[in-house]
Amino acid sequence: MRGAAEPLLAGHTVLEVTRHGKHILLRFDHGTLAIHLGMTGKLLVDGVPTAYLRAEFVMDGCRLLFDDIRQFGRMAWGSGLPANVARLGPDPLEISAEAFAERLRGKRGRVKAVLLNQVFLRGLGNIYVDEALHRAGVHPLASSLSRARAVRLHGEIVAVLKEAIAGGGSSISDYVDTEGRRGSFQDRHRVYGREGEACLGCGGAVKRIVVAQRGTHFCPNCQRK
DNA sequence: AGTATGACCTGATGGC
DNA sequence: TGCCATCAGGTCATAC
Repeated sequence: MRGAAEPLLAGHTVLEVTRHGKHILLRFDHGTLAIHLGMTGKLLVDGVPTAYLRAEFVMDGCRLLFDDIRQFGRMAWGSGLPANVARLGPDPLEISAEAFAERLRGKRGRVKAVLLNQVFLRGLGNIYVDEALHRAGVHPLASSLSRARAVRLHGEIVAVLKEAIAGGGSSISDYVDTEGRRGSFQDRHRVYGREGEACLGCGGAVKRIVVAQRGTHFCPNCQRK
C-alpha cells in the first residue's frame, strides 16, 4: 500500500471485503479498514491514476486505487470496527418491517432527515431517500407515520435498494464500480433530479424543496404528510 | 433531541 | 472569452 496507512498495512493480507452501510470494509488479521467513497470517490482495480489519487493498495495480482475528485471520501481504521462505523444503525435490508416501524415510532422530526441519519438506519443517501418516499407515498416533511405507512415505507426502501443494486447504482456524474463501469439506476429515478417534470404516478409536476440542507424531490399530489 | 449553519472540495453551469 | 457566484452532496463540528 502507498499512502498514509502504509506502515499499518504493509505485509498484511485482506481476509474479506464486506459492506457496512456506505462503508466498504477491508478486514485484515489485525483490524479493519473502512473506506467511505463520499460523493465522488472510486475504488478501481488496476485503474489509471489521476491527479486525485488518495491511496494505492499494491497487492499480489492487482493494484487497488482510491481516487476521489472532491475528496469527501475517507478511510478509518479500527482494531475491531472503526468507531464511526460501529455506531451506525441497522441495515435496511436486514431489519424487519416491524422492527423498522417500531424504531421510526421512537423518532421525532421530518422523516427525510430521520432516514438520512446513519445512526438511525445505515446506507441511505439523498437519492434513495427521495425515491423510497415517493414510492411509499410519504411526504418528505411528514413527521409521524402510522404503523401501516411505516411498514410500507420499509418495503419501498428495500425495493429501491435492491433495484438500484441490480442496476449497478446511480451514476449522476462520477460513480463507477471497481471496473470503471457506470450504473444505470439514474435512468429509473422517479423524482430525483426531475424537478418540473411529470410525476410518473399522476402526471403532476415534480417539486423541489430543501430539507435537511438537501435538495429534495417529491410529488405534492402523490406524497402526503 | 431537534434543527440549522458552515466547512470541507472540485467541476459544471449560468449570468454578465 | 473570461471571470465570478452558485450548486451538488456525506459527514462532522458547532451553536441554538
